[in-house]
Amino acid sequence: MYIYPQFNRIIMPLSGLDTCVSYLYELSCFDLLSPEEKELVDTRSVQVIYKKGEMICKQGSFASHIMYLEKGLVKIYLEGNPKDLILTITPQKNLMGLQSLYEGNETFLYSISTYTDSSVRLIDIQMFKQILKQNPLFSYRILNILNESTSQSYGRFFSLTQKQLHGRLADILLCLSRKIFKSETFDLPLTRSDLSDLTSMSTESVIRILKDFKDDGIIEMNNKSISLMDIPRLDSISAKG
Amino acid sequence: MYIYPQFNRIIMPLSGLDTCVSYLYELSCFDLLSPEEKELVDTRSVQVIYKKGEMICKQGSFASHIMYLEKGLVKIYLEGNPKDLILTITPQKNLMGLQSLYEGNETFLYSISTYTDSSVRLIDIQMFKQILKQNPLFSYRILNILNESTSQSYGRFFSLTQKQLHGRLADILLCLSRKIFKSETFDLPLTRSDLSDLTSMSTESVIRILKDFKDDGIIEMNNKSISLMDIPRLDSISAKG
DNA sequence: ATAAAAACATGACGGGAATCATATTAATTC
DNA sequence: GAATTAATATGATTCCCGTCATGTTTTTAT
Repeated sequence: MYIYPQFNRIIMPLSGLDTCVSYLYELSCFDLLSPEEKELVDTRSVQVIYKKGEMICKQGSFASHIMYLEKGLVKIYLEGNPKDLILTITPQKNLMGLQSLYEGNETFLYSISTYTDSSVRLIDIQMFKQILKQNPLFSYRILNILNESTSQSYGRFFSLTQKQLHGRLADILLCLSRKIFKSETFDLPLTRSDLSDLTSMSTESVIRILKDFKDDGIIEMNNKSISLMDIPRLDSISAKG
Repeated sequence: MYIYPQFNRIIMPLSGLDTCVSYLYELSCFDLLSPEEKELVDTRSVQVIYKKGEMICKQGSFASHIMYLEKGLVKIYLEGNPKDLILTITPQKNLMGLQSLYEGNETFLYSISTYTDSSVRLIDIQMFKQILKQNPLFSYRILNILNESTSQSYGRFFSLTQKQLHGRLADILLCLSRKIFKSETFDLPLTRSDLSDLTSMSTESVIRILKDFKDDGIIEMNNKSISLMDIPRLDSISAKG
């Protein structure tokens, strides 16, 4: 007999989710390919170098390839008027454009632009689909990667819709520190305006709140350099919203 | 030589995305199973009936099964304090819980509750994973379903973060009409408070804006019954935000 | 059928955050 | 290195929208 599992333990809000803009794990997938399939990917892909600020793919255009970010830092975003909505920031060693793997509508769901000089491998999407259809373990891994990405989106979705400005900015600072730069001190390759896109607030609000944090001794800030001085406090601000 | 495709056509904001809470297609997947696999799904699944308002799965609890909504209408949502964030509304003939197919973290990313009496088939997740790993076409189909769901999420994400109240409510009304009830007149199984969860606004605002729409002749409203009288106008309100 | 509880409705008020205006500083460009 | 542009910063103002208070209607329960 089947028992529906309903555990009476306390579930914290958003358990299993975080509010970060980026991924925790760098799930690899190419190691699951056969030698022939690897060869295929090599011959049906090409490396392209993008300079800082360039667009890698344009929302709504035909998705003829999957992208693998070999090096660099990019933003994946929905274009809006007047403001874009940044879905994720992606550091190197990540696949991009997987959400365009959709029969019947092969367009990019989002645009991607570089924050820094980047190197991208463009992989033919038809060939990629072919491998998916013949290699179930590879396909399963891609499904895992997609689900991790979705999990991140949900967390961010929650942050942007349910929290107010201080909470949202705290989320981004914590994420940049933990996931992107892996240090409590880092040099921002982003402008205040980029941060405002990331947090769905005005540039002026970003500046004001960063000043609040600085005045309260939560962060230190010299131009582009940021140090998180009181991470527990930031976590608390993030949790309270 | 590889030419990076950069078409100089005008891309409308959010091309390829819509802002709906639900799915356009009812992608089937079980037809891709072999007779033995179908048999396996039958023996390793169970049908459960839920009454209106009951919870089908709880965010953060162990995901021991994938769910297939045979009949009914449910909401899939992130639990928050004080307000939940509804990710999608799902009508019958849809798989739910696919986002929990993630090695190493088998918990539900979200909670699911019913709006109406519903019938759900609970499918053992280990068996489901096994089939994914051995049947690449099935696996590819699931990947398609996940990507359609993600595409929906993005549109909704955009709506809730970039639009203001009137635009958000227009989005929901259009979606209910087009995707859920497939009619310009329908009886809402949702309360104003449900609508406020769906649009991330206060219940009072929902009531006020519905009244605005009624006063402007955009909708007609008698208690639970709603008729969309001027859909072009609603589309325009949705587009302007 | 009557009581109790939800759901619906409306107005007043206040606050969070965007917008606008205007400096000031830093980064590019020629 | 001067000039131009972009980025950062700050204050004043406006307004969208949530909260609170209160009342009415509908639904549910006994």
